[in-house]
Amino acid sequence: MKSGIDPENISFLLFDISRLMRGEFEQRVAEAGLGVTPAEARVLAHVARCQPIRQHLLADRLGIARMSITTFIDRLEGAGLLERVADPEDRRAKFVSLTDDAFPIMSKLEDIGDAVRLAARGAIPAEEWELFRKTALAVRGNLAAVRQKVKEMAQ
Amino acid sequence: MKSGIDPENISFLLFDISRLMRGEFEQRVAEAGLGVTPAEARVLAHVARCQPIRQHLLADRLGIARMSITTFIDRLEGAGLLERVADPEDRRAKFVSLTDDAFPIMSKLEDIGDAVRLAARGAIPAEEWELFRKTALAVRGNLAAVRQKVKEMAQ
DNA sequence: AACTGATAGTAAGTCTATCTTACTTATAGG
DNA sequence: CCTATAAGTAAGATAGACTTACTATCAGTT
Repeated sequence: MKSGIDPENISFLLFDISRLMRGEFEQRVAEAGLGVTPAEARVLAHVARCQPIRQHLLADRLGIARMSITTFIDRLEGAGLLERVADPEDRRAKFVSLTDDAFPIMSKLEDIGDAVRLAARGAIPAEEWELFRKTALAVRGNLAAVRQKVKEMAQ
Repeated sequence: MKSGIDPENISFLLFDISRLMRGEFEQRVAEAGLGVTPAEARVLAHVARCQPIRQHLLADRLGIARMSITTFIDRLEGAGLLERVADPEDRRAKFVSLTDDAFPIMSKLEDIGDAVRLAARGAIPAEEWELFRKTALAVRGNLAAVRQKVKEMAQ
């Protein structure tokens, strides 16, 4: 009986939560007729914060590979929510920013995101919820640091 | 400026953590030469708990669709870690259980999982960590309940 | 016994979110 | 001016799901 990986350990739990949240979000987005996935919304949210921003900096911020950001931007540009503008000072580089069409959609996405988080929170008291978020932030920091270390070793 | 989806909100945070944990796990598993993904490990962990178990009950337990469990079991059976046994009392049904070969691999997977969780935890104190897990459990319960409600409505 | 409806599992095909490897073009520093 | 590095992309792969439609079987009702 000692081969017991705990099927309710924190890794699986967080994996489940992420999947369930994503499912909820996607379903509501589909019902509302907006064609944006959670990961795309995440990209939009970061662009909204830092625009205009170069693609590779955006990728770093999101913690994904450059090629992955290219794909996201392709889709979002195709949907008319983002635009690429050449950087006049470096002809290799491009700036990414939101189009005017993005704003109303983002506002609806925000509402949906709020609703999903409300459902996730349920009856959890404010204090515990805030601590949950704070711990999650620390955990992400820990994992990002580990990955960074491995990357540096590789060089 | 009011189109601000918070790019550090709890949804995105949990999404990031899940992705980073998965990446860490996969890399270590690859280095160790075991060919098992985190989601497959999750299936194995549940089978270890409830074996022998019918496929659709396993799917319910994992919170995934029946077709998805079929695919996982196909792969794990192909790798020699699981086996399907016909249920003599219901010729439609099959029981799933671990093979003997699965146990040594699961023990290595357990070690890797522990190491990843240790990295994720970093210097977070035991009390806070335990509360984090407890809250995560409640959150998953909330989200599962919402989904269950929607499913019942659909009938 | 025969009909009808539900259930267990699967085949086929689709989708998102990633990755890696290899390439093009451009810049920047000796 | 050469070389190393950087920004972005093309191509292809992978995991982890989903849906819809099908087959085989079971169980309850005429």
